[in-house]
Amino acid sequence: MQTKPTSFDIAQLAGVSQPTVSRALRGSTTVSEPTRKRIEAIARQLNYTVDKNASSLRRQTTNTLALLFFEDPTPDESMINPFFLSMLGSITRTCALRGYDLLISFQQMSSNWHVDFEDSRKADGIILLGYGDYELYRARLEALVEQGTHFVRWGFSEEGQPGTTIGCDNFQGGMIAGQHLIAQGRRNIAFLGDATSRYPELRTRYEGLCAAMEGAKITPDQALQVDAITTEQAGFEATQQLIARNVPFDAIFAASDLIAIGAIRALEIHGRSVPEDVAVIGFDDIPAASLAHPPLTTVQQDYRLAGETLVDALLCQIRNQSVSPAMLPAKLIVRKSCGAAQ
Amino acid sequence: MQTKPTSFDIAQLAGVSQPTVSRALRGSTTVSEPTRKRIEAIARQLNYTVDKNASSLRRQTTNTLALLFFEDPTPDESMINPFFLSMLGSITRTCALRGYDLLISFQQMSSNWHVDFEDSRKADGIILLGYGDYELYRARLEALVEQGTHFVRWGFSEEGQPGTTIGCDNFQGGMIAGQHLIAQGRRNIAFLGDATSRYPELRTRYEGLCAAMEGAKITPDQALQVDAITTEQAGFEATQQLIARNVPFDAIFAASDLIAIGAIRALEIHGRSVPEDVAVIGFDDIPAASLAHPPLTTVQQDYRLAGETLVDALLCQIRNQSVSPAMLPAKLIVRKSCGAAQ
DNA sequence: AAGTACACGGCATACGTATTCAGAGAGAAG
DNA sequence: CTTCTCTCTGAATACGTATGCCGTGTACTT
Repeated sequence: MQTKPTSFDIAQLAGVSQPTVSRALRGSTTVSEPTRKRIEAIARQLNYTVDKNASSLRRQTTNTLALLFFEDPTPDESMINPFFLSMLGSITRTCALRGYDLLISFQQMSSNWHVDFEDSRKADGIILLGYGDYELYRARLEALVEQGTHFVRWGFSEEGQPGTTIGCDNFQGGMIAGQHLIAQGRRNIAFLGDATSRYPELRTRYEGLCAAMEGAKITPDQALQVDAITTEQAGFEATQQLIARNVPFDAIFAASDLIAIGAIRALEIHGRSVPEDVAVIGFDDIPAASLAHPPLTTVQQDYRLAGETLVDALLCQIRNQSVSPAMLPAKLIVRKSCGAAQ
Repeated sequence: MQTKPTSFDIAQLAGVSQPTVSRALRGSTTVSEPTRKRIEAIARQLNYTVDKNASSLRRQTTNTLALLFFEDPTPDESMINPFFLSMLGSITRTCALRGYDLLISFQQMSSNWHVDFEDSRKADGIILLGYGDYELYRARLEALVEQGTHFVRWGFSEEGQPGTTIGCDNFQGGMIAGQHLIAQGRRNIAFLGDATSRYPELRTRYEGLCAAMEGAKITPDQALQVDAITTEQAGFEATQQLIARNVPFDAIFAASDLIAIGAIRALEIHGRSVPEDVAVIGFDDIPAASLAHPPLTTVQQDYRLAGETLVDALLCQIRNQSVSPAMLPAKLIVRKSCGAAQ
């Protein structure tokens, strides 16, 4: 086996022309049954596979999607938000089912988006994944739209926003978390997570919480909100800040599980027990949530559905079908950290 | 911007021929300085990017690597072993640094390895990642070698094994875990993990443990070894089996962190405290290890170095340079679950 | 028996780039 | 002024596949 067999080789062996081989193997109906069988047999025997480069070049389509993670720089650059990592499995799987290959790449938000997979014809479309400073990359999204690039984004969905966005219902998620805490008798609920417009998803979770509180005639207190990006370290530090403010609180709603886990660590150090002194609820339901101590009550995003929805939305777009943004439901997973009887 | 600019378009605008454009943009020295500048300017202005398909077709090389995960079927098919997930970050990053794109795909061990990326010219080489029944896929590795496919594998490294394997020094890892437990005064050390030849990596960890015990004049007891694949559930069940055997033990060395976490859960249910009654050490140092309760002492595999080594080894192979298998050192991370003073 | 329809498959070509080969022009050496 | 060398660029072509168009031969219609 020196050189890879081509459709010409098969054609010669089968006594037909190269185009016929192509037609036969792609399942065109204009090739007679016996001819096709013969060609298929020879192809199998030669271990023939279509050269994807040639095929893509000819068809101007690659059967490949690209997945782009982007994140705020983290101390360890190879760390990825576990929630997105979970989604990765689902995305890969869906791609495989739909017959697409998947290219993946990590981008620092700050770097230039050099890699434009679709532009260089390595992919038919792009999936964007990552929290991150929204303002920073809105311009880039608009550039993508202008270039006619097919892409979908996971995140916060808003009127007049460039491109198609699939996201979880952050407002509802924040609300059920809040309602649950209130039902446990908590009144002074702190929120850890960026509430500025730079992270609209986190902000929306906060708004959901506030809505729940207002529904129970509780006025949200600005002093109980601390900015934090979605890392454990940020959660730890935010909690220390919160404690230092000396405003009483009996519950924490963290904008992500990582933040929540960091918060629990800080609370422990300061001698506040979870859930007795402070009930804690996270967001995402990453694998580590159930391993935390105490096991973390959290708002679950359905990453399987999410991955599937993203891929399918992108495929629709590639086929020039219209796609509407989708909002997936969030679901409360009750464990021990919120103090509810289970 | 309707249609993607080609090197012909640029040639026309620059008043040169297409080959000159190609030469200029690829940095050939045979293009005069002013001509090159002019071409580069026009290319930038037109937002030109090389068509990777055409380029790959012409050059017969793709500048792309493929990453293949394969695993034993798990209940949730989109779950991935966290250790490999950590490695993913490092692999992606290294690929990016080396100027390669990365294709990724998950394979059930049981399925046919349909996707042969290199065969279909979508990748220049393949990285194989996953524990799994070694016997099952040895034949496939041999097929890959025979086809002349470039690939590297993470795992157990053995004489006369098909292909290049990079792995961690499992024997040493098992040994330092054993020595540490013995130094804590533990004598009856159980091992959770498959010790058959189907999972040579896990087996080697066990052999390391045995060597440590024998070094301390302790005879390993077969009754204290229970087979388990690397999932939490398997660890949980294996521990229940172990307890049911009614043979006293004061330490567990688990072949992976997931197994260890499952074991801790089982021990807790049976009223044995960790580390007082039973010291536990895991393997891998997955992110969840430090979050476990108590935080898990474990043998760390350096996933950053691992990913880098894998990619570089593969690139060497692609360039037809000789590559020798490598064995990376393992390192003990002491946390609370082993009962050592920290 | 002649004409029509259709099934099958070949010919030519396009996709966009990279490389080999050869040739043009300029300058230098004689 | 000729010849040689060297630098730069263009013409031609290959990479392997997919598809539009057209020709051939068979079956079927009337």
